[in-house]
Amino acid sequence: MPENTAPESAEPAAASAPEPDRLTAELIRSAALFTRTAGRIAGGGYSSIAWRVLADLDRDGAARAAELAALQRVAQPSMTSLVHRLEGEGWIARNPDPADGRAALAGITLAGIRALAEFRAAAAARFAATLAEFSDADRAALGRAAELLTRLARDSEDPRPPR
Amino acid sequence: MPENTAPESAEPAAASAPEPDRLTAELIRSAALFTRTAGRIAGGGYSSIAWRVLADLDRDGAARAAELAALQRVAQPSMTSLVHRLEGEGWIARNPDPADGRAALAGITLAGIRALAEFRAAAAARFAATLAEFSDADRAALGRAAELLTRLARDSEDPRPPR
DNA sequence: ACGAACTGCATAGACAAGCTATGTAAATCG
DNA sequence: CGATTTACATAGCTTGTCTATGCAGTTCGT
Repeated sequence: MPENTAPESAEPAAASAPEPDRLTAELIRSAALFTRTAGRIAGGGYSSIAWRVLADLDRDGAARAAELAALQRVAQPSMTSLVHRLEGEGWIARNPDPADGRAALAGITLAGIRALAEFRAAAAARFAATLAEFSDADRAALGRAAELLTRLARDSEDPRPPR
Repeated sequence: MPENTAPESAEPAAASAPEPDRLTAELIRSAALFTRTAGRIAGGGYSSIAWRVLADLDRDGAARAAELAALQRVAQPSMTSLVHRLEGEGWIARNPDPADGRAALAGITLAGIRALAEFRAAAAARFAATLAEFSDADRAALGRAAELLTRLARDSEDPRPPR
């Protein structure tokens, strides 16, 4: 049953953008539920933030702890402890920053790349069946939404004061 | 700078659906980051699951604890403790199910409705500025994505065995 | 060039929220 | 009417987060 009518439909009802407040509420609700579901994938007990950090390091190269903390919207000590755990797993390696003796650069290791790939495969397997039922337009909407959600998260001001 | 080209563009590059595995990875990444960001909204110390439960009760009426647990993909004891906390806040009320002496029906209270509205207003305020910069098409994509993410979460099988 | 102020990470301690395993009381079934 | 099943509660543990604070390395002003 094709439930994707052409966007040129005379009726802008459900397919058009809802009012912003309701849209925000629905986004929070659906994103949180989806995140919870995804978090229950195998993953060896690690929560999603570990995979996000590994993905960032894989995509953008080595980074410093404070930088990762800001990117992931967690406090610096939280990231410190996560970085240590990941180092303990052998998934990242920390080297002193040659340009700054205080800092350490965390980079993903081969084992980390492998672990990330396994997690992604498990996640893909988990959702593949449902995803395959969606139309191309729906999958495109999801892809676009992924970009937009990232921008919403990154662009919105963190209400907490610097101190 | 309009970054939404017509879908009929000759180049299906970024606007079309990415391959499913990569799409899944990006969805998890962006949804988790967005959820984290949203979770840091005022909210009086409650994490997003509390608001999801209140939203469900507000939308669908009273429900039993096990039902809420299944909907939110948490274990039954986790929901029991959440329900107790919410009851302590005065946001939900529990009444014995007249049809089943073991069960209790949790329903949202007026105070709960008010608290939910406040949270939603805070969330909307947090993201309103960025959301306003998006095109209508992008907002529509987000609205559609919210539905699809919910379906992805609800339809995918929980890999954990019943016991 | 040297002490003050700043910066980046680490540590300590508290707490929230999840899970598994198990218990208790009500309902249902043979 | 006893055995099983069902629905919620309790116990104990683990993880992940936070704030507050400490320490070593860097930067800057005079």
